[in-house]
Amino acid sequence: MPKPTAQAPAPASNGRPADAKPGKRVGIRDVARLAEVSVATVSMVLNHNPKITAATREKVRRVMEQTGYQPNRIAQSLSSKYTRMLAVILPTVRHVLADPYFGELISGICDRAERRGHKVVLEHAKPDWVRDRRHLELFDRRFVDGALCVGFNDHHGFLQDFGKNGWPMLSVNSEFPQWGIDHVVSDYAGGADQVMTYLFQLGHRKIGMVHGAFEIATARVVCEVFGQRVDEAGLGLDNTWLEDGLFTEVGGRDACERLLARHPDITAIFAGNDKMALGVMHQLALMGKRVPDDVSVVGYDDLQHAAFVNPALSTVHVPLYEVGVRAADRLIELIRKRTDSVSEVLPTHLKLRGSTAIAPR
Amino acid sequence: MPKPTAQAPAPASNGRPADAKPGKRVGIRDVARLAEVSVATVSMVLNHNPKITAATREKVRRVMEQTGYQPNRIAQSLSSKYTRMLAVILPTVRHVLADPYFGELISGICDRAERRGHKVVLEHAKPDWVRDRRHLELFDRRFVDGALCVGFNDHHGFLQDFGKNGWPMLSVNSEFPQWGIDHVVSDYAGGADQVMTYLFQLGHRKIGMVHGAFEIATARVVCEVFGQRVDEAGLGLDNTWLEDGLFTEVGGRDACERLLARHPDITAIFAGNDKMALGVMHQLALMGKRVPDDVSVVGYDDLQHAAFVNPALSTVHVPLYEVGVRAADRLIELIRKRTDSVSEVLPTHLKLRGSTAIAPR
DNA sequence: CCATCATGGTAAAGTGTTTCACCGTGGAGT
DNA sequence: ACTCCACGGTGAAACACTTTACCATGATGG
Repeated sequence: MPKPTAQAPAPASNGRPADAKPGKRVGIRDVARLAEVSVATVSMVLNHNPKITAATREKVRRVMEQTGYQPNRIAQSLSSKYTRMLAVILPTVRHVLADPYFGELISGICDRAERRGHKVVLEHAKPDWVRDRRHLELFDRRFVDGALCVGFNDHHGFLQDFGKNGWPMLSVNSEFPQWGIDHVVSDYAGGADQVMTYLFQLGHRKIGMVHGAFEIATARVVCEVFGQRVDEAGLGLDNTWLEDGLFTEVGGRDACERLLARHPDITAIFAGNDKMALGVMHQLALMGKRVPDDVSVVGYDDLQHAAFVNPALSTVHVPLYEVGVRAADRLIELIRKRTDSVSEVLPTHLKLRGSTAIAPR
Repeated sequence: MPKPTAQAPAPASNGRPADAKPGKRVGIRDVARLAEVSVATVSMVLNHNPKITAATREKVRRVMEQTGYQPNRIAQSLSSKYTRMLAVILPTVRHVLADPYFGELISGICDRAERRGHKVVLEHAKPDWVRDRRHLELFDRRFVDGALCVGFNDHHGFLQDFGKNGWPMLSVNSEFPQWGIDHVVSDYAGGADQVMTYLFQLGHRKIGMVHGAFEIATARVVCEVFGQRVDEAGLGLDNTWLEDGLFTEVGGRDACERLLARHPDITAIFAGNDKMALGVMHQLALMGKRVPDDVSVVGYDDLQHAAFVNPALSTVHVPLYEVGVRAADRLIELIRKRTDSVSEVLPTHLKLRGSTAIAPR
């Protein structure tokens, strides 16, 4: 007796059981036939329809196991109208994915989407992509059930197209109050406020700001808080203490250079993100300024490697991963029409490291 | 006369033209009817079948324009057996996407995939994901036509499953000679060799190596080259000059500490990637060593921010973006069966910046 | 004792393409 | 004048599921 009971042959990956006609994948029909039920019943088992008795459910399940049956999700989508795919749409910044800011957000999105049975497809919103209305094609042609937009600004009017056509879309960590777009963001104002309080506590009075582009609402918010707190404190710092750093290392470096040329006595620089902060520190080193002894530097985002530069960067921790997670959750709810408007704000907090110190003198 | 000729109403996103029955998307049948041809003809126009006359092609095209018709790609996939989707499979490293190394690779993959009419879906190979054979489900259930695996090592035996089942898969920037897996990689040996030549030129004789895990073929290769060159030069450096840095900043930092404890007279450290190099520089600063005056540091990868640390990091430039591009190209060819085996190596080169200098004394 | 209803399952009609076998027409070849 | 073939196009099956309307059964209630 070579084999006791050859009841459940290890199913091959291609889903072809030992007992099916060779060369053909096992389909729902095969399962139905072997389980001696109708195709509809198998489908209902697949979809956890409560109409089915535990007994028949088990019977069908067993056949599925034995045959290694796996539903073809293309056919499922065709019938059911749901693809269980989400799009993550990114702006056209060179190698945008190489930016840990986006990476963290997308990590969160992917992890949660996976947990909730969805897959994530990546899209780059190049100018001609938008012109050809490929963003709508995504829905029209049934590629995805919903979209998450990350890193766009006020010039990206196409973001309004989704809502107009009734497609589920969410802006992630950036908001567009003027267009009433659903969003999950972090508390940029709060973070900026904490930074200012902290810098004042350290005795800084000559503070420069390297901000990101004003087309981005959150960049504006941070600057507003900066301006407001500076005014309240009566420091009398005008616009010459603000410089655009384009959200990049190079931009931050150049902004820092301009700032120092104008105000050699500056004692602290607040950068709108960590990348610019790195640029600032780089430039300070070049100009012979010590951080934090001569100049304190604060960043914003708390990217992983911010803790490993010299000196380690004090920065505002933005829960990017968590923002991604929540965005995925809300989007899926939006798709299932369990909710119809989302506007969520996650808290930020200051992360103190070595790039800040008491103001000199 | 309100409207001159209402011939081409601006098609709504939902593809419903002004003249179709409301509430129903326009399908291939509608186009066929309006163009007075058969459904098959429309399909052939869609697929650029040469059988169709220019005249009829134009006639059909015009109707498509006017109605704003867009083929439902789910139905297309169901018939044609191609989904035009590629999977990018990533290992379970915390927030792996936030790592610019992966980001660059994926950027390249996405850009090229998009250009060739494919979409990219992201997958994380968690342990239970593999156990449940979800990696095969990707193909069995017709999610994707092919897969690109990034960042895996010798413990990930599941990589063999793809080939066994005849599914198109490519390993990106890591190779598995023992399993004969198709791959597109960069020339790690060549890069390491250039580093060693350069360090010798600078007069370094006491050189430490902070390497990545030996489960990764490329890490082994780099170490082998290091060992070989060191032996050839007769420096007499044993294994105590090698430390595992786990490919992370923290790991690099700790490895550096151990290295210096053992060999306080070390004058150069070669790190297997930029992240570890940052950790090394961080630790050197903590221990009061100046870079590059006391110790030279060389990284590997040339991530974007490596140029913006202090001092700027000398490193081996790995064409990650380009590797991604080529991998996408080759995978698509594999899917279309235009080729049946791929093993491509892209060149690397040394990028000199401020973290290296003549050996002291 | 018969009408009513809840239960558990089924047959068949979508879902929107591609593809394959076939067909009518007109021109070339003999 | 007849056969043959290339050309350009058509009708219908196939793809692999979900869903809806419907049906048999047995329990329940008046």
